[in-house]
Amino acid sequence: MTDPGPVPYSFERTHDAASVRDQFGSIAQGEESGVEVSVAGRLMLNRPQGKLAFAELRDSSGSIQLFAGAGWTEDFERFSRLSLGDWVGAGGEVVKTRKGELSVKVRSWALLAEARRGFGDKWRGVTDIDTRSRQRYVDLWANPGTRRVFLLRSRLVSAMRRWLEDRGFVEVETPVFHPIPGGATARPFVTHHNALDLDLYLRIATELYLKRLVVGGFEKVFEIGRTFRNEGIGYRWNPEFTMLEAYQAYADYTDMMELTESMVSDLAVELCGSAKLVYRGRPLDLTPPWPRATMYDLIGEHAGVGVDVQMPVEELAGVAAGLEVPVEKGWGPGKIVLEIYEKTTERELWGPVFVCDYPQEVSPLARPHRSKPGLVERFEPIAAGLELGNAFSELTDPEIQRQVLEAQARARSAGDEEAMAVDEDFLRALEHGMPPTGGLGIGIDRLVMLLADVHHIRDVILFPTLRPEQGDQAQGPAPAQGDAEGA
RNA sequence: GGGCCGCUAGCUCAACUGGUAGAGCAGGGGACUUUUAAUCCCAAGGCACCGGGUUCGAGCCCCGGGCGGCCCA
Repeated sequence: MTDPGPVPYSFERTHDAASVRDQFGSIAQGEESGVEVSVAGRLMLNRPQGKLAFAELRDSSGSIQLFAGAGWTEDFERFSRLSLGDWVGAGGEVVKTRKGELSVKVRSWALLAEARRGFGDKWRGVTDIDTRSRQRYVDLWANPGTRRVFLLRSRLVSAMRRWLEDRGFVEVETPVFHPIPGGATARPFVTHHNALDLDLYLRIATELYLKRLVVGGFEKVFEIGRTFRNEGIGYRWNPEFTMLEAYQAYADYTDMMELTESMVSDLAVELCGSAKLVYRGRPLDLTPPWPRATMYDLIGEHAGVGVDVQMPVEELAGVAAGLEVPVEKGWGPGKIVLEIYEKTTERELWGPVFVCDYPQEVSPLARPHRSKPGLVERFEPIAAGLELGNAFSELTDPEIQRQVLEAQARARSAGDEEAMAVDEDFLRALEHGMPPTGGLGIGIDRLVMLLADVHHIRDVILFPTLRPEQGDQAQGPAPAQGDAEGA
């Protein structure tokens, strides 16, 4: 391309593509509106044709055609040489061409930015999933569906906030750096604060801080925030993800089920127009109430075996072996049952369904079930086979909580990196008195997948975690002196 | 971690049983006063992911490594 010359510092536009269509869409073929507008955006097509040129200009609202001609467009020669991807501002009268395409008949125009790299195949765009994830700025232009997904995500978070606020929930922000990782069983990321000379963990959950706030008198509280887990990457997992956690005083887990099903279905109606969705070509009806089933009944139904948390470990291990579910030494009955559930039953579920009543052993922060010994009042909502979240009647008794956490800490020092540690300040908070409380966590990324009918989590995260490209210079800052290699 | 598949021009993809690299689009030059993936003509474009090996000869076969995808534990 020839020297584009200096680019203006600003451009004043009067209309975006959508408002031009709204205002002038009804004029007749070949008609001239007599109204001048100015528009700006990226050229997605340019068809120079001798003394005329037709270009498609796209902005965040949509597309509009630019109609240029040697007789009325300044610097027409240069206009007809504009490339796909160039940013252009143009002013002129709104007309509809003889072929019926609403257009801005370009009188004056300015190149706002030159695209020095191509935008890929005009028809097929860029399909390589790795390129699309790494270079989202390309993906967003080349694949219109991408923009729709992320707009949906934005609206979802906004609508969820409004939904909760309308019901009296207060949004808060709690620390991302945790001196003691807690609130979930997961491996944390570790970092270091130099001035305090202190190792800190990126949060794996917001739970323990939000519960402190319930103790402090926030009766309905929530946080929507980034959470970090140092685990594998897959179609449902990204190392950093966004989670809603909500806590409601005086409520139990059945209240949280009602909250979950009404919130999710209301959001589906607001964002998708219906609670009856299709995911992977399969219908999914989110209309409340959602069925509720215990984990044990579901295992009986899908694995064809009767299990019970009261059964002796050896017997459960035998059942697991019969189902080819590997069991590790040291697992208690609860862990074995959970493993059987995850390996044989979870994947069979479509939902929506609330899977209820988990073993106490694998639920260190949930309150013991009011009538079923060995179990806790906990559920996971499953929809389209995706585990959307986790919720319970919260354990509020400081003595029981201390015993459970100390058992966790023993497992942790025995090498279980996912086990919890004892958080003395959290226990101190409980000792000040925590009312009965229902708690809920919902994975926002998975909810977006569900509503957008997207099947991989990296496609609902703008910049998912990826291995850096080879020769990538953006590998982070050089280590402080004396660090890294050598030594 | 295991299995399978892929990596060829800026993008999307080809090439018989191993014979020395091809198209569309984009980009460059030219024609064209109503295009809609415009059309037509011309020219250009490649360290085939990297490194070894087999062979007269490797995009293709073998080994190692890298990155990615899908499936499984």
